[in-house]
Amino acid sequence: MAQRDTGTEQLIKDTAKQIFFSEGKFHATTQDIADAAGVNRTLVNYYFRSRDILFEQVAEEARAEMSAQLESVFSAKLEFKEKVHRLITVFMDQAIKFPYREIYVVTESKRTEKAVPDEKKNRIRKFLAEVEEEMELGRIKKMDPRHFLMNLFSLMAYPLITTCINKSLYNINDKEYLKLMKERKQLIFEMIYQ
Amino acid sequence: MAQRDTGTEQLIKDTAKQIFFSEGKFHATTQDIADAAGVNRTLVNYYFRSRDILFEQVAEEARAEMSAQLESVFSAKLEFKEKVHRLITVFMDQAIKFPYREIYVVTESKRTEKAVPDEKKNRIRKFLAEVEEEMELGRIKKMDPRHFLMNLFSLMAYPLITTCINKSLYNINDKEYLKLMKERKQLIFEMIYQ
DNA sequence: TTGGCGTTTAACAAAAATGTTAAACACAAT
DNA sequence: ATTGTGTTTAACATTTTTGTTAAACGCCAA
Repeated sequence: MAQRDTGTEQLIKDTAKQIFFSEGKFHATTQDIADAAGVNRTLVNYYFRSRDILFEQVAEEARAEMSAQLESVFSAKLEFKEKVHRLITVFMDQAIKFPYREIYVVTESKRTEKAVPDEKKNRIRKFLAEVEEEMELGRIKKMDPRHFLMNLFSLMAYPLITTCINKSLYNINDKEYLKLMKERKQLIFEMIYQ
Repeated sequence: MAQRDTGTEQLIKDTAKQIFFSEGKFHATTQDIADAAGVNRTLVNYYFRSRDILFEQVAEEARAEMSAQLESVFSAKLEFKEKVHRLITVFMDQAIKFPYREIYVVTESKRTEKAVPDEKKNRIRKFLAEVEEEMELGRIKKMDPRHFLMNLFSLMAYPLITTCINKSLYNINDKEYLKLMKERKQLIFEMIYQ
């Protein structure tokens, strides 16, 4: 079979991701996405049958990407401290690229009533145990380890969601904001690890 | 004139706020809002002329509410430490009620190209100066005061945006999650103020 | 009670977004 | 060159969402 694969299917998905995850335009229509991709809107239906299927597929791939990214860090054979360091690097780099990805997944999961699979729960549970161990060893401040995780992800994710407000509020341009966000990697690590 | 005022206009706005800010259903249509409010959809047009005007008005009021709330704390005649404490109380209580309010404002401001007014910028600048002073006095860790603010708001806001994920991830119900969020008030204060 | 006025409703119209179809296109293999 | 197959396009159809209008309703005051 001559699977020609002009890359259009991937282009549409990538464009949708760009619009949703990077630009945060959650109201985008299939026409908006097709225009941004420079293709005929009908191709959305040709490749994905329906708008909802495209959107859900985009959400599903986002879940998989985020999951793989965390898995790669959590399962690494590293000291806990080093794991946290790598987590911050990996997560922040992604968050800089796709600040709205998690929000998209949250709101999309809400619509489709998607629950977190046991596999991910177990992975987190394992990491929480590691956090607790580190607390026992007196290396990080004692607290409910769930708070520890929430703190960590909050510090990484939120400033990128609110980029446009902050840029306006502090009168800084994209380049300066990017610098600020890169600074945060070290700052968050110190804050968590003191 | 007999201004009858049946409260319907307010009801529609409150319902829209509930749906957008509390439930995070950003895709809601005017029909969805009318249904939730238990009124005829035409009333949306009667009172607000168009969907866009309602949505923008809701966003504008959200901006005003958030602004007033911060203003009340920032302008209070209090020690810096006490200000931070009150800020956390006030902001967290609001964030528990309306976790998605800021996100709504961010995405809506993006569509309407709304910039932060000078008044708010100045207010923040003043508070940043107070932060710096407190750092000089050695009461909080020295850092770019903008990071200090971003840290503070991140820790307060993000866990509430991701409520549905966290509840599923940690297998906890609404009541337990609320308890966890209330715990955060103290925890964040300690984290910021060490 | 009745006329006026703000409110509500239903029926209709218009616009926007999505989905379908058949034909045109383009490339590779025969 | 021709055939087959995957891709793209345009025209059309359908559905969804939004906006408009006129009539009905209900309360209050004259």
